[in-house]
Amino acid sequence: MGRGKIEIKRIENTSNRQVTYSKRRNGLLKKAKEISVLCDANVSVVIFASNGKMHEYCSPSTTLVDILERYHKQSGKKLWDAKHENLNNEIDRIKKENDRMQIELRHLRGEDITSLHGHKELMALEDALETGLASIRAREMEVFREMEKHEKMLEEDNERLKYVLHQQRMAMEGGGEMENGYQQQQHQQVREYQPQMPFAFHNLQIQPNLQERF
Amino acid sequence: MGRGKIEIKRIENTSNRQVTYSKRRNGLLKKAKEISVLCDANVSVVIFASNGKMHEYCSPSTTLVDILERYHKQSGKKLWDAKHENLNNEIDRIKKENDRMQIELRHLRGEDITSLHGHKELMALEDALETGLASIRAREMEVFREMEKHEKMLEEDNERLKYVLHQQRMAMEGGGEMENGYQQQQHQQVREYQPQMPFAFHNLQIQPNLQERF
DNA sequence: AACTATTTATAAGA
DNA sequence: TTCTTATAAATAGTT
Repeated sequence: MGRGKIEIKRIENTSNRQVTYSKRRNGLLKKAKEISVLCDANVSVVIFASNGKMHEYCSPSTTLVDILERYHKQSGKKLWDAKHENLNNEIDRIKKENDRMQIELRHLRGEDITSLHGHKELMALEDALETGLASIRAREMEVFREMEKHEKMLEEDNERLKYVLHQQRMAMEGGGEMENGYQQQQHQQVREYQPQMPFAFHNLQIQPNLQERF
Repeated sequence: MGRGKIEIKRIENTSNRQVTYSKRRNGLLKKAKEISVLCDANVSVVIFASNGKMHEYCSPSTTLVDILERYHKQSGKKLWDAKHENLNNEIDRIKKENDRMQIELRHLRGEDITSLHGHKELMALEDALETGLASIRAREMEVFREMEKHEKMLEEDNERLKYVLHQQRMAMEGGGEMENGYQQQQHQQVREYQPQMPFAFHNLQIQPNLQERF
C-alpha cells in the first residue's frame, strides 16, 4: 500500500526501516484504537522498536493488568510467578470457607432450609440453636445480675457521698460563715439523709472505690 | 476504507459489530506481524472481543512474558506488584468478611459471648436464635408430614400389591399346577390379607402409581 | 464466506 | 523529519 509493493521481510536499509517502523507503528496503534471503539473490544498493544524504544496502547475502560489477568485465566499460561499463584490459591481457599460459613449462617437464621431433608441435619441445627439460645439467656442473666450489682454499688456510693456531704455541712455550719439563703437550702437537703449511717460505712475510702467502676 | 466511510464510534448493530470485529482483528494481527518482520520490532497484541473471546499475537523470537518484563523496566509501571497488591487487597477484604461471619457464627452458637454486654445486642441475638429455631421446627414438621404422607402411600401400594398377588394366586390355584411346598407358603401369606378388599381398590392402575414415587 | 467500491495506509519521492 | 501522492491494502456494505 504505497508507491510500490513490498515483500514482507526485514527492511535492510536502516533509515528506511525506521521510517517504516514509525509509520506502521502509528498505523497499528490507530487500528487498535479504532477496533476498541468500533467493536467494544479490549486491546492491548505493546511494541518495542529494534532500538529499544517502547510504545503501547491499551483500550480505555481497562488496564494492561486487567488484560493480562484475563489472558492468564483464558490461556492458562502463567505470566506471573508462584507467589501470585499462591495468593490466588489462598483467595480460592478463603472464598470457599466464606461460602461454607455463609450457608451455615443462613441455616442458623432459618433461611434456605427447604433444601434440608435429613432429620439428622435438622435436629443438629435445632440442637445448635437451642444450645446457643441457652448460652445467650445465661449471659443475659449474668449481665442482668452485673447490672443489679452495679446499681447497688452506685446506691451505696451515693449514700456515702451524701453522708460525707452532710458531715461537711455540719462542720461549716459550726463555723457560722454562711449566707442566709444558702444555709436554708442546705437545711432542706439534710432532712433527706438518714441521721444514723451504718457502722460499716465509717472507715471506707470513698475516692478509689468510685473510680474503679467505669 | 470500504463502500462508505464510517465514524469511529461503537457500532450499534450487533452482527455488524461482530463482523467488523473479526475483519479488523485479522487486519490488526496481520499488521502486527508485518511490522515485527519488516522492522525487527517486538510486538505483543492481546485482544478481547466483547463476547470475551481472546486472540493474541506475539512476535516470534520473544514471549509475552519477556515483553512484559521489558515493559516493566521501561515504563516503571509495575504490572507484577500492582497485580500483587490487588490480590492482597482482595484477600484482606475476604478475610474481614470471614472474621465478621466467624464472630457472628460463634455468637449464634453461644460462644465468646462474655464479651457481649449490651442488652440490645443480646436480645437481638436471642431474637435471631428464636426465629431460626422456629423456622427449623417448622421445617422439621414439614419433613415429618412428608414422611408420613410417603409412608401412607407406601402402605397403600402394599395393600394393592398384596391384593393383586392374592388374586393371581387364586387364579393359579384354580389351574392347580403348583408344587406342594410353594402352595403351602402361599396359603400362609393369604391368611394375613383381609379377605374383603375395599371397593376403591378394585379399578386402580398399580404400575404408574408406583413408578411416580422415587 | 465472497465480492467490490471505497476508504485508508503507506512506500517512495521531495 | 514531514508532506505529498501514487498505489497497495483494508474493509463497509452488499450478495
